[in-house]
Amino acid sequence: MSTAEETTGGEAEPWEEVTPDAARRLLVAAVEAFAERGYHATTTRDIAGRAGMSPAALYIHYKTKEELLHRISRIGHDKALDILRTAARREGTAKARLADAVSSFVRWHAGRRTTARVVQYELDALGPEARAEILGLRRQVDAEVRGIIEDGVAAGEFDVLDVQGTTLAVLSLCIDVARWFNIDGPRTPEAVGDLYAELVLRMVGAK
Amino acid sequence: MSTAEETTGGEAEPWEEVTPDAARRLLVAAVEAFAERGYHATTTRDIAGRAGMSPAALYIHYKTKEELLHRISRIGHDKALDILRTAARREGTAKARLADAVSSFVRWHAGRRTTARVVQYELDALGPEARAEILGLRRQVDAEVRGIIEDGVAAGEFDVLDVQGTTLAVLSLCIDVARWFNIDGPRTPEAVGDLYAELVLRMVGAK
DNA sequence: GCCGACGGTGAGCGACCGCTTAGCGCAGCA
DNA sequence: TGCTGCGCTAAGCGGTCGCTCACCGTCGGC
Repeated sequence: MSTAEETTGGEAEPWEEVTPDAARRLLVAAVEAFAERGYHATTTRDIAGRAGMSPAALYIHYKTKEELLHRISRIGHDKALDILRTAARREGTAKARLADAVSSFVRWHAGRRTTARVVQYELDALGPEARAEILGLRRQVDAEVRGIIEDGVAAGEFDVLDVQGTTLAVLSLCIDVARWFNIDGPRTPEAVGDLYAELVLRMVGAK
Repeated sequence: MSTAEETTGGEAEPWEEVTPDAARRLLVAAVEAFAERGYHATTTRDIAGRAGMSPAALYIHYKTKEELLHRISRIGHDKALDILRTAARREGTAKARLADAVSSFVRWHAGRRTTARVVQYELDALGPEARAEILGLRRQVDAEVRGIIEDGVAAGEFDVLDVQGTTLAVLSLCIDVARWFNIDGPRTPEAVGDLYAELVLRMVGAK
């Protein structure tokens, strides 16, 4: 899967779009805290403390604790969708595009595990309207992967029984990396990305 | 994958081992609440209310809220391990045993989604000694699946690049069903079990 | 050199948390 | 009938939560 190395999976230092600096520090602190303990187990005092501020400082930049989660989730989903779109819209066979999409998506979930954890597992903590917005982004994520698989089936490259079910399984496999991946463990994000690309190509019966 | 229908995936009404009746009602209420909102977002008042009791009644049967989670997690892991062991120790080819293990394991995660959610996603809410106990059970779960895959490789039935990595991916795929499966959606637990068994056989290159 | 704007702090409000305790109603038994 | 044990409740304790508010230091513009 060496072609997959060309899309980075999001290694560039993120959150640069969050300004001013104090707001970004609070957001990064919130990502770490939410990923470690979960949204509901994290206190606003903990977030502010990690950012080197008093508890009240949080409310100068964010209206509520939930707005922090919403902003994190929105930016994270945008990034994940961007990674998939970049891979899906490249030139090449469906096989190459699917391998590229899976390996870069997995590299992001492993390499930026703290962010991915919050993005993928704390959706239920959002209110109804914020959750609805995020679910719209998730449908777009699903559509990108399904599109590549449909292309492969139409081109005779893939042999798939159930396109939607397989799409769901492929995404599920990639997303769950954020749950089990351990940055101190024996596997690098790149190695997991390559292995998963190979496994997914087998799942779709790539020729 | 019709042979997989023979192991049930845990359809029998569970929690029958929890007595007396009031303790079981509290535990079932806790499973529902933890699955819906997460452990930290669930209050002891909510659990007791769902069981039709006053908040204080909980502490007659359980020392703490965490003991409830521990008991749920322990019983759930025992059940999941039992399902895998039953499939792994049947007669037959590695291919048949792996298909059986995956389909019954997935049926349990889909059909008993509320329990599976708590079991698989609330591990971090346990204290150190309880978590260590549960992690021991998880290593046994991993060993059962890895055992079947190793048998298949040794018998020349499977073509696997990375046995441990593939084991991790197979388990990850099955476990994540508890996150996305919707009991009101278009798929039955049986259908997902059959699809996933087929996908996993492809992942291991079953002949 | 004074001034308003703004990012930040210390103290604390009301609510709600996990959990405890004193006591109540009732079934079983002499 | 009186006593005892037990499952359960009403009330509430100490603590922490998300969040607010009055105030402060700094810094560019005049």
